[in-house]
Amino acid sequence: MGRAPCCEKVGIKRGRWTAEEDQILSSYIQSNGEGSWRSLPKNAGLKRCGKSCRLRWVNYLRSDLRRGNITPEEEELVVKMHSTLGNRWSLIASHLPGRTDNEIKNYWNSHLSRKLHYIRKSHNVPAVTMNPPPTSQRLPEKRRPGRTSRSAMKPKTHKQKTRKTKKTSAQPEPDANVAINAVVGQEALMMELSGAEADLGPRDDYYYGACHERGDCCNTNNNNNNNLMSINGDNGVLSFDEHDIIDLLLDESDPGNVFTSSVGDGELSPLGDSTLARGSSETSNLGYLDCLQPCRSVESFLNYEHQVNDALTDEFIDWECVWQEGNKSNKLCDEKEASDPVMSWLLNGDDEATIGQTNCEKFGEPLDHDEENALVAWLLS
DNA sequence: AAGAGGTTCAACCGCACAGAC
DNA sequence: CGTCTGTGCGGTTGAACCTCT
Repeated sequence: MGRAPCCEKVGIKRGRWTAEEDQILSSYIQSNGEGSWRSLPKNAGLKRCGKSCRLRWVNYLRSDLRRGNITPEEEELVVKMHSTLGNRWSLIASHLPGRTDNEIKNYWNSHLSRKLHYIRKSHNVPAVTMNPPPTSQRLPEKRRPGRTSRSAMKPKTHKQKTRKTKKTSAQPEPDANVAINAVVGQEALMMELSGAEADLGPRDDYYYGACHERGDCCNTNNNNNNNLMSINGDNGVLSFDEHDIIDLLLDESDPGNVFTSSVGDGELSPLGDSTLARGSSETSNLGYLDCLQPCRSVESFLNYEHQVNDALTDEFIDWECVWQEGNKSNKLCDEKEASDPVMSWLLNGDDEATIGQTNCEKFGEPLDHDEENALVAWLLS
């Protein structure tokens, strides 16, 4: 049998809280403190579930909550942290004073994913479908010890919730709950922002390389090495290799060169020269992605919907801002030069000779609490 | 003005972990 | 050790609100 419900279902009021209930709850917590949520409703004289009381307090009644719109700075921080941490809303929110995980989560789902959807739609680009590698090769969710993130939980195969079909366009991305996929999704976004996809012509196995050194890429599995992502077959499905994404994160090239392109025989050359025309006909050479250019600022991404009418000639997000914080040394693949302690940890490998492999493997390992805190501190630095 | 459709966000749900027993 | 309880997390829902026609 399943576990007992957190509270009696009968006689429990649900739905919106009234001002009177808020007052009762606030008064009770102020005089008795937080905690003991299960017994709180009874003691306080509320006909509410303990969890509901806790949620109301945490998300609404707490005195230290910050009201008002998310500021651009907060937005940028959310994007930055989400690109690294994934849907770790509570962790993200904990570094935004006065903001709750619910608030951040809602903001992400309503604002930022909508922008992503809008961009894709405006380019008439097929939905990006993640094609994750086998589980054994998948980058695990960064996690702290203890509580397991929902995204790391087993798939819900036992009871698929019947969902009311909503007409909203703000549906979350298919795999948005995996940290690396958040990065991948943003990669796709960036591609779309760049207009690259629209210029690819018939989709037939384009490869966007990410690694700079031939043959030493982390992945040794599906597809060829050095493939960051590919568009397969007739369905226009993009598939990604997380290890190459990590390589991208660790790219030691010029920070401006976010993307590299495969120039025959697996040879890679940096892209991102802003002198390259984006979306021009010359960019449609089959198999080569020559039209990507670096983006300049997170703000420009966040303001994309205000710019979309400008024929896509504006500059977009500078993903260095998102993931190259630690790349300031421009030598992240070189452990010797990764003086930043967090980056040293990220790149930690006992055998420096195999760092190219080791760093990617370390990326996949779970974080302990200290490591995670260090990562967050580094992100915020 | 009114209805339809879209968006926001408070609240709920189920699940998993920690700790007590 | 296993079980139970308390708690926190992330995903999801749906009423309220907003915008468009």
